[in-house]
Amino acid sequence: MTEQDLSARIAGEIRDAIVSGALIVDARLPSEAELAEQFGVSRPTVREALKRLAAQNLIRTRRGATGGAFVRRLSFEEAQDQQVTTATLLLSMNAVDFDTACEARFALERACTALAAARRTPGHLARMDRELARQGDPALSDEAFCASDVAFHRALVDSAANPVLSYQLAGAIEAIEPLMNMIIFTARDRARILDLHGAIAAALARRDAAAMDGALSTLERYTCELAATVMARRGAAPSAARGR
Amino acid sequence: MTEQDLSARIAGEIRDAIVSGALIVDARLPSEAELAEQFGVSRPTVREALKRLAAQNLIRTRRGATGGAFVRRLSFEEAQDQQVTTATLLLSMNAVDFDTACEARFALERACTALAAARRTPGHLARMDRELARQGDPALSDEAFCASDVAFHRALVDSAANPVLSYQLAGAIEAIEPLMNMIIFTARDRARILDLHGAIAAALARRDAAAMDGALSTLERYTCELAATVMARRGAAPSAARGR
DNA sequence: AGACGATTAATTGTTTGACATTTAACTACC
DNA sequence: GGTAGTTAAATGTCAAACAATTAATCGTCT
Repeated sequence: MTEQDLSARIAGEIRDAIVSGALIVDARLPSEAELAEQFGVSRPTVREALKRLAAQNLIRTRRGATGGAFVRRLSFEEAQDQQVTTATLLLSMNAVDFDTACEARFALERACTALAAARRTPGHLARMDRELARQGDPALSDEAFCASDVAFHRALVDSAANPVLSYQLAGAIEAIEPLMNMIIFTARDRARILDLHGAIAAALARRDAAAMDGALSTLERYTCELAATVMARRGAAPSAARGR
Repeated sequence: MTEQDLSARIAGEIRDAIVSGALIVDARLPSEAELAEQFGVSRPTVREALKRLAAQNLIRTRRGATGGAFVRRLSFEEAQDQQVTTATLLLSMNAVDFDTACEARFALERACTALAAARRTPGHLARMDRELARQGDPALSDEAFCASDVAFHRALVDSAANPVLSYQLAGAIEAIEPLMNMIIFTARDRARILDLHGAIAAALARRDAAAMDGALSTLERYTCELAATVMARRGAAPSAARGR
């Protein structure tokens, strides 16, 4: 671990300063020239370090007279985006078993049902109803159906009214959904899924967390069955196996 | 969004190629000189782009004759580390309400109980017992007690035997734990926590998911009470409020 | 013929120096 | 006093070179 290049070491030092609180949000870092002198390296090397930090959304840079690199407030939205791409790559690169991914996704989603039942607002129910209506439209393309599926489940999670939960679940739902849809694209029975979604929404409307859990579990089982069917039809190729 | 610098655009193009699968794991990217020519930019600019990707663990570079930049397999462990630092920053920079963070953490942990009860092995129970023994030692420092607390809960999550769940929960547990400990450090009653941990472990041993849920909920309530007490003692300062 | 050592080529790591671009503040003029 | 031009500071980009590392190649010696 000690053999990382200069830009990585410098980026690490600055990152530690941010994480430890020595550099607070909106604090301005020294200019590139000053950093270069402080660390005893050239400006391109400092720039590589700053780009590393920028890639992690830890700093932003502004040009001009009062420009420079500033510690950035990491927003929930950005963190979610990071989470989604990371989780997506993690699944696609590690040949994660479909059942494993599916199991995790629904287990996490069920973690929201109690809070969702207690706190859902008419707005959340409306969001879900809107997606239900879209999903019932036979003219909807497969891609759009998938997108609506994601939107439906995210509305469910958001109805728990806990931004930390929403952030965490974003990775679980968005990252696994494409994998799921790639696999069961052709075989899926929209009517069946729509039924279950309807049951979930109805249970949420009457604040019945147990019924939501049940419907989600049924949906999980159905999804896994579908995947198994598709997999069997494709031969013995094991799920998303790829690489190495 | 269109006004990003060259290195960001180039990094984005390469990242898309990786995410879309055009560049698979272990594939070698063109050399820096070739990339510079392809994109019509200078080598330093290409290098900045590559450092951005390296910061996200998307590529690794090797020097020497057969060197170059290679698409890297994102491991669960690295992804977890990323998750933990991101989640930690997210909470500290956004003044997340303690109750909100705590609620999310325990909700997610309860999502693991059913699977954990079904699949826990003697190895998991032993890990948890080891931590229980440490937590019972009055000579243990506060920092070590916190670390043991994290280890205990991670063992619980791992007993669900689902790597995707473990990955997701790592962020929730590790990121929130420091925040929690900073706040309730002085006030915490170790005997009470040890009791609850013991109840959780015992319930897991007899595969009683409902009892685990109950004990976790009790622990959640106790934690929130503690935080409220500490907060009240400190005056009306609202939780981890900081920044902006 | 085979093993071993030196050479070579390819590639990333780092430096220096320069120029372009952007932005805010300052200054001078009207 | 306001406005336009100037200036200074900072990041963005480029060019050319050298250092360091690594594997393959070539040559020599046994």
